[in-house]
Amino acid sequence: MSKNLINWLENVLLQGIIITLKAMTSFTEENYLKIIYMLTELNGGNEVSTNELAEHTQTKAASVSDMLRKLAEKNLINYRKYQGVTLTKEGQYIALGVIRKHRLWEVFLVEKLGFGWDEIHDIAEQLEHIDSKELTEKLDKFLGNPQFDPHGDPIPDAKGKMPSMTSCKLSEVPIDQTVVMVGVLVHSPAFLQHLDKNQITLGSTIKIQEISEFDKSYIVLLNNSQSVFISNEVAKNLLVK
Amino acid sequence: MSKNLINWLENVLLQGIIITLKAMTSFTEENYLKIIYMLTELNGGNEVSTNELAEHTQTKAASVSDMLRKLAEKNLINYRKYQGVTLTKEGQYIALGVIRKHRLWEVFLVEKLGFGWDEIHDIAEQLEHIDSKELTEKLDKFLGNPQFDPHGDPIPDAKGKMPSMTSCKLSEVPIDQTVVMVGVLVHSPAFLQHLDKNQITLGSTIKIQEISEFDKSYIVLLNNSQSVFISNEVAKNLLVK
DNA sequence: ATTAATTTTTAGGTTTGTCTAAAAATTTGA
DNA sequence: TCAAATTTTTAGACAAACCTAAAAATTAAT
Repeated sequence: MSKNLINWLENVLLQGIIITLKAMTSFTEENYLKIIYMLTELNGGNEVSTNELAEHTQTKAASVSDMLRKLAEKNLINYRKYQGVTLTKEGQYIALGVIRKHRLWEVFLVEKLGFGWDEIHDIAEQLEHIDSKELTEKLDKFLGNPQFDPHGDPIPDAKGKMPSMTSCKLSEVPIDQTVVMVGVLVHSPAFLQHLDKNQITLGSTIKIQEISEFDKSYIVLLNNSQSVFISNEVAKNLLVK
Repeated sequence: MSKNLINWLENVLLQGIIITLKAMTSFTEENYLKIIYMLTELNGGNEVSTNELAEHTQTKAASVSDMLRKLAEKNLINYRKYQGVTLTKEGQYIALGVIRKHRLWEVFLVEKLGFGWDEIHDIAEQLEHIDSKELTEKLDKFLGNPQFDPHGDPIPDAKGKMPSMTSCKLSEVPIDQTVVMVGVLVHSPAFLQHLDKNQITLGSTIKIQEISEFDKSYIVLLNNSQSVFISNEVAKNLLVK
């Protein structure tokens, strides 16, 4: 009971902080927070370095340093000079809000407007910064409260909670086992178009028939009907269950 | 025939210019162009003054002057110091593109997401700057190529052509005549909510029953069923056909 | 037709987010 | 372990879009 109370209080306070912060968080800052979140995930929770951020923000390390100082002042990141950064609770909340919007818009673009999954990233990068809580929630409802986006990535709920997803790389699955394709680890148009060409989409069943000893490439049975060749590079970037 | 050729050439060239300009036209510049377009319309094609623009951009006259110099350099406006501005052909094209997106998104927000017509302006102000031709055209198709937005304002087509709309103010309609509500001249939430409260919406039929000599207020028959009172202020801002 | 009032522009500054070049800290490796 | 290589930060500048204060042009009024 008292744990519930504390939880509630924490939520209320966080909301208050977030409402204040939101108004003070620019397009650019939102982007940094989003990228820090994603790189931290990739790193397994470890600090993200300045250079890593420079790469992903398409800027120079010096610019990143400036921004990190600023985000730290606003208490959105934990920052010790030369030691990389992680998000604070507030920073994470904002980042998850941006990711939520990005992924919801991606669902809209594919499901409602008929875009291909390889065409939506740049548009969603813009839409993710539209600032209207009501819009986000109505969009979510309109789309049927989807849990995953067109690439299989989980969509956080309005409170920032991610739906759980137990999956592993196809490259980690033993031979002869049948699995379902549930996501991708790389979002480049080239990779996605490659999958399209091989008719591999979310929901496809994949049974591993053969793994080459030479180059670790695969021959798999797709949807119980056709055999296709899959390079190790592809197998490492397919998420299955 | 040769006129067609010239027309085609003009279109191709304009397209070329626009594609180049688009990339160089910022969020803020787009806003100025949109506002100049709308104020010019209101003025019946006359020049828009610096002060007028300052009001509508929520900035100071000095800032407007700066921006006008810049837009003139880019050949987006016709600008003679102290004499106000109008849009060039290229400026108009960009402005109409922004207005097109604004109005299409408004249709989306009302028709698909269930927003009220009094809640959509601020959101559409953000969405109108999303930069993707494919998105705009797919959205247009998804919405069924609407000609008018939820306030009855005409939506320009992809080439910038406005659907024609013959309408007049309710305050100009003679007594006893029956007309159809097709638009509003003011978009403030207060006005729109006032109409909601009186169940006046796009498509309502209105028959003028009585005009008060004292204050020029109206009693009208709404949808052939109920009599409602309408102030002159409201009548002056309702468009009917 | 001048002066007064108003509008518009210019001049000089600020903030945000970027840059290059150079200095400082950390990491690597002989 | 300590010098070299790498990473990160600081210093100083710049462009965009805004500001205030003051100067210039236009418009209005006696």
